[in-house]
Amino acid sequence: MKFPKKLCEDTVLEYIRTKTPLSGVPAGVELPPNTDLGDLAIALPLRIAKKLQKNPMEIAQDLAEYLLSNRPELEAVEVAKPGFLNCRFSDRYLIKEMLRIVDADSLELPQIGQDSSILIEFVSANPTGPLHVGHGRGAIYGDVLARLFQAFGYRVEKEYYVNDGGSQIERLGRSLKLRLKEEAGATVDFESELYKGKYLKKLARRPEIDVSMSVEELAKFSKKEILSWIFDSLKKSRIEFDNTVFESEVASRSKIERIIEKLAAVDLVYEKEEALFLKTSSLGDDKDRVLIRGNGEPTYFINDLAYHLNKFDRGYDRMINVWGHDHHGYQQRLLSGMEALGCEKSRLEIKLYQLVDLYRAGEPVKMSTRAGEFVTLDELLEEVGADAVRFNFLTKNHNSPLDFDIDVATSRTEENPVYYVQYAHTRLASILRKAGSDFENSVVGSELSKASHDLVFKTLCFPGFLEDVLKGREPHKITFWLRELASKFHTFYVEHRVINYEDEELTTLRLKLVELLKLTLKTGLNLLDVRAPDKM
RNA sequence: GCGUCCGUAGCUCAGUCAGGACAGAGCAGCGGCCUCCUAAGCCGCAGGUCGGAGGUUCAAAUCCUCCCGGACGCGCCA
Repeated sequence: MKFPKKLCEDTVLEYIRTKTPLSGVPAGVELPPNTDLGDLAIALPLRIAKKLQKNPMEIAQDLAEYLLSNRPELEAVEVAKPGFLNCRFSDRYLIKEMLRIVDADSLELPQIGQDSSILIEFVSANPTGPLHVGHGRGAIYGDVLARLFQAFGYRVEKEYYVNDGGSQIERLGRSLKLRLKEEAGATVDFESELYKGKYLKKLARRPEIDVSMSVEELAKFSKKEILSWIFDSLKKSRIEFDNTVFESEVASRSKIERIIEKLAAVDLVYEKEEALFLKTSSLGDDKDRVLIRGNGEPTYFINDLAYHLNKFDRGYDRMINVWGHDHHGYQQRLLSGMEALGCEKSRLEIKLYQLVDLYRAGEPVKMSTRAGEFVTLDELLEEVGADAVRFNFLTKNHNSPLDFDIDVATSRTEENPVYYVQYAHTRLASILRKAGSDFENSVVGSELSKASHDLVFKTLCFPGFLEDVLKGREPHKITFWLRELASKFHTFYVEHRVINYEDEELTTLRLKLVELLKLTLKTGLNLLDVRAPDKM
């Protein structure tokens, strides 16, 4: 099935191809500023008038006639100054599509990803402390992105990369040891590099460990415990992973050596001041980067190269990394490194999300894992609930910093936009419950009111809209779209009574619309993994 | 200093990638609406030099240049 906008675009492109000498011109089909003008607007004549040396109004007139005779789904195409076209679809077409979708009980998203596999790596927070709200934002973004790809037929794997190498784990062990000493009555002094969070105090009281254990043993213990906290928090956010990959396994000594050999073979490494460098500056990075430190220890960077080489070797068509914006300076380094290893770097895509600035009663809360002063994702989930957290983290573009005032989020839960959309779904369910199976008239030749026409048209555009959302990796647009549809429905609900035993044909038609709207809201909420309740 | 992102209504933000018809929501404010499918809702009013200045264009919030403000990054940390 083709969506309304796609139908129009195809015909406009056909017109360009057959009736003009131009090529490579986008169709310019868009939504009009308001629905009184029509269902779709076309600005093409204004864009090509100069190239064709013609009056835009003349082109518009010609294109309008072409559209009307080649697109039977269109009922009217009007020309407007200074050269716009406004298209209106016929009620017959909209009703036919509506009935088809309602009968199938599915929006039938095109399975454009059927032959592609995709790996989405996200969260990947270090196992040195519980997840905070900032992690939550990346988690929801990655998860919904994965769900979107799945809905379009892609084979998707969700992956968590555990940075359990390097000095941070050793510091974690030392931090826990200090807390144990403290428990035993000693006065302790924390270096600035150590983790001072209260979660380690909690851990220090666990019976399995005691102060005599080595830093290494304590590190292993706390890493395992904290990781299970993290996966618990994610589960409460309705997020589960297909793969968990450990840095300690994927970046073993032998694998590191193999990477160095590979890079040396293409003459991209050199030694300087006892350290081994990669010539990333010749591949687009600002400067060369250290692979092996002067003390012989591998850097995080070379371990990451090993991990990503492992990813590439697994043969996915596309790999997406979701990172916090504080890593943006690291992007080029990784991409240059992968290029040095001969990987096709266009298969790897890095999406950054801006961090969350937390406020409490208008006052900024400084978050730092080491200082241990932060609000955990668990606390937020506890106070606000998974539906509201998931929905709200997607009400802003991932490129924009998110200001999150805890007091606002917790004290005004009724005003949360997620309830607005859920309530629309509830009202729809309530109407269907009430109507039962009393109305079974034929509606094929019916006419739609303006409000119904607009509602059907908008929902028919949803699959195409989702495809755009997927291509742009911008799942936050779904929450805006759902809010818009809910708003249009709430208005419709107040102005039109659906169930009316005096006019069964009209009632049947409106019930079909109700079914269509309910299915659409449910599909959208499912993509976000937010509940679509029948009762509230 | 260099780099990335952000700057749109009192507040939080869509819209910027693919330039088009009077710049849109939500919240907060003010005023209305429940004998009727859930008022967690609806309707109306008010609120804007789209950070600033130039430029390109028939047309700029959108593209280009410069400037101002904010966040983040620029380790042999991860």
